Amino acid sequence: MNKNAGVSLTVIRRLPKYYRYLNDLLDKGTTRISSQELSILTGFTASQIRQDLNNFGGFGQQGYGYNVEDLQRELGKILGLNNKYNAIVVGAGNLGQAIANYKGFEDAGFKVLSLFDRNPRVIGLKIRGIEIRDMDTIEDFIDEHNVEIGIITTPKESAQEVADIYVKAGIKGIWNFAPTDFNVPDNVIVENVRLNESLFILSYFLKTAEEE
Amino acid sequence: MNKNAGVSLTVIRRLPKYYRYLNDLLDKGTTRISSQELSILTGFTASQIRQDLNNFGGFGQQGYGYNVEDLQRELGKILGLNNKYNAIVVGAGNLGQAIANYKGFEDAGFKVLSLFDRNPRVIGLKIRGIEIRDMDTIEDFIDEHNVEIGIITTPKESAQEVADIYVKAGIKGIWNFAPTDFNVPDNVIVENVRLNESLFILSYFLKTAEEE
DNA sequence: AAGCCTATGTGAATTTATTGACATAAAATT
DNA sequence: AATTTTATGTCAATAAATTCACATAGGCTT
Repeated sequence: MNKNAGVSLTVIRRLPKYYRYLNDLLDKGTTRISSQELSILTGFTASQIRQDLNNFGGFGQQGYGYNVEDLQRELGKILGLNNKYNAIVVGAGNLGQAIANYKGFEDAGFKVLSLFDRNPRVIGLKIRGIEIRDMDTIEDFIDEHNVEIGIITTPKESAQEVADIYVKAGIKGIWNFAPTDFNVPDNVIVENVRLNESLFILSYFLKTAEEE
Repeated sequence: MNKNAGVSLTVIRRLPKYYRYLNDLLDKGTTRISSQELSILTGFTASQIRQDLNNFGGFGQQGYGYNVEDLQRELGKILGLNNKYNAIVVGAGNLGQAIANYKGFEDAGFKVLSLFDRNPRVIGLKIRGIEIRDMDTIEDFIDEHNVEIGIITTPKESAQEVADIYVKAGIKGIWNFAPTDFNVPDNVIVENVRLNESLFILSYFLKTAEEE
């Protein structure tokens, strides 16, 4: 049973921002925070923050607010950041190499074990200790190392093929940077990073600002 | 005057996906498409698609649907993809170098002219013809090369400082990869890419799937 | 050329999300 | 210890987004 079922995606997508600011507050040594103060930091309304948090339980106390440490820990649990997962990257180009090196993985409990590519010129290279391996060996690697997360940083043409390999090997979640959609069974989770779409939005607002 | 004013952000954020699929259709040589067919491709409802497009004008024809070429061109115009902008990157680490090389810039009309960093070990290096320069020279560079877009791929600690430099130099739009928020005047557009938040969402759904 | 069929554009209905308002629990003050 | 202040949790109201439903424009067929 999933106790968080029924919480809307709209709410879920705000949680990381709360978590980020709570970490900042922890670093500063702040011990308590009100929805009002969180509102100023995050830009969400105080009412919205109280409603959002209340989806997961009453973490606050009337007349006091929220304990920063408790709330940060609870949000971490809700986001599953205490769980540890092994990950691999397919597509060892610039982006793949940068992502493999990305510091943020630690915070989310992911560990990148290896990169994979078809290009013989990069196979065998090591990126800060992470080896680039031949795609031919990926299935065995996933089995042997209990890999649960697959990252895709290939061109869009290869994304479906890579996703198929991941699914067949029993991967549970895919972090996709390829600018395309692909089909996977319902039980496989896909989170997309749409760099091109983000750029288009920036372009839209630049154009709109010029017209004003 | 902005003729698109009043169109909600929710709608705007769907436009790039329409544009992506229209490009795919163009490549395949498809000449016409109905909201029904676009619905199957994009996952948005047909009604939603018609409503969204109608915010910008009646691009379709009753009994026929939408002309793929026309609609793609119109969406490109709406997104401002015909406008050309010069861009620079501050933060020449792995991510900065990968982003500087990112192919998607061409489609959005952006051109990366240079990277900037404070680390003497990377200053002077060239990434596929794009030079990494010293931060001390950034202001002059922006002036001389008519740079309008600033990209931030620094650690979060430097983001506000870089944003301040950008604003002072008259940059119009910032594409930010640093996992933090910073203050800029209202007339400067900021589009964030939240890699860490995207990972957290993936983590959340993995956890939730396990609980089911 | 007439009639049929398709699929848009749009207004209304519904659902979802956000904001407002306040009773009350608990801390802080006197 | 009593009183005041604070700020949550929650219910109600409003606003926004999505879906439904259909009249009708204009292709397409015969």
